[in-house]
Amino acid sequence: MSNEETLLTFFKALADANRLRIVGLLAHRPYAVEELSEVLGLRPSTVSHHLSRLAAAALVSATVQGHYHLYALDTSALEARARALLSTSELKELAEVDDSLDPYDRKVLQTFLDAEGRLKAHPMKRRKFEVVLRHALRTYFPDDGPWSERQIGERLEAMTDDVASIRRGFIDCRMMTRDARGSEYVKT
Amino acid sequence: MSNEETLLTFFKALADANRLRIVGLLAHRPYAVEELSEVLGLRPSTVSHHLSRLAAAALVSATVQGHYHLYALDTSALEARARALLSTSELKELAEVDDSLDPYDRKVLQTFLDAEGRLKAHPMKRRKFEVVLRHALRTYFPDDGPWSERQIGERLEAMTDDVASIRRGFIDCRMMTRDARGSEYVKT
DNA sequence: GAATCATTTCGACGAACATCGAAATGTTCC
DNA sequence: GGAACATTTCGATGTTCGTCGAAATGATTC
Repeated sequence: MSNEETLLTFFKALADANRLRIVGLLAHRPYAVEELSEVLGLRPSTVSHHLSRLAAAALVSATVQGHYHLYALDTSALEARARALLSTSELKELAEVDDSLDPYDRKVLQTFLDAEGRLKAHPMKRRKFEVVLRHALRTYFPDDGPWSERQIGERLEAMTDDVASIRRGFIDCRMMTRDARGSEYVKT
Repeated sequence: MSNEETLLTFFKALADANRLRIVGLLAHRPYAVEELSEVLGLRPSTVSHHLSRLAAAALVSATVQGHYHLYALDTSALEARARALLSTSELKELAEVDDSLDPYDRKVLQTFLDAEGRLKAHPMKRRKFEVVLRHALRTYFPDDGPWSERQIGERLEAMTDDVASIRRGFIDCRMMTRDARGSEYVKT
């Protein structure tokens, strides 16, 4: 079971009022199924079901003693989970960010760029257009410049035929600025 | 909202795969609803629903910025919850043990004792009978003894007419023992 | 003010699940 | 081996809830 799945079963195991009460009772001492059934006002079969869910999350464990099964709380499992929540680094792993790119940016680029990295279509939404702009700037202008309008065009031809829109976007989004004479571009 | 309820809404908020992914994404940076919708492959209305559940658990908060609402993770809320799980004392509060008596014992005594503390019926189940025995010993024999069989009977008359069954139970469950001559009883 | 855009709310549908009763499994005692 | 007991499994039922599409709300721009 993956890390994400175990965390999910953990939360699902505790996402029920009666199961929370069971955990609270087991925090005091081990209980048999019938005892819990009495205290909670639930049928033994129902309690057994709840215990099996808690056991699936490794929160409780049963020891067979004569007629009954004594269920005990595994506090170490609880502490391990709690520590995982305390570190945001653990949390970040929930979103599989395998490379350095933002998941949203990656999704957008995957939609609008083909295998060769050329623009398949022009994003209508402003936010997605900005993603494309950031990608173009990062990919084709790694140096500091400045570049002439002709150089800008030559580099952008690698990704689109409509170089003017991208170049204009650079200016509009303040990713580039022109010098006083308007003939040279630099990153801001 | 009571402590138990807040803990329940907390776990319910995280007991969903997509909501866990949302938390993972928000652990990196704030997101708008539409962005989450793209990354998760869910409808904006669905994402909004998930965010409202996370907000109800005080796990996320939104700041309105122009057209969109930026949702951010409240890590302090997460840490507070995690710390609560680390201390078993917090956990024990889940089972409302207002007095010193075990919840199961209390339930059994409530069933078999009337308002004056007299036995309404004889428990058939062995475990419940033992609860009654412990209660009788604690209540009517706080001192160390020894007591004669007559004294035992006089004390037990306060709670039942069938003193012999209780006295025999004390011996069977090894809560009392007779001396060599069999005429005096002491607690074990 | 009208139009556009992001978000939320509402109503509906389907899946997951808590709960029960009955039957099955396993264990102890005679 | 059989009777008694605690627990589990199974099938059924009602509820909760995740998901969607459509409509409503709020905010921004022209």
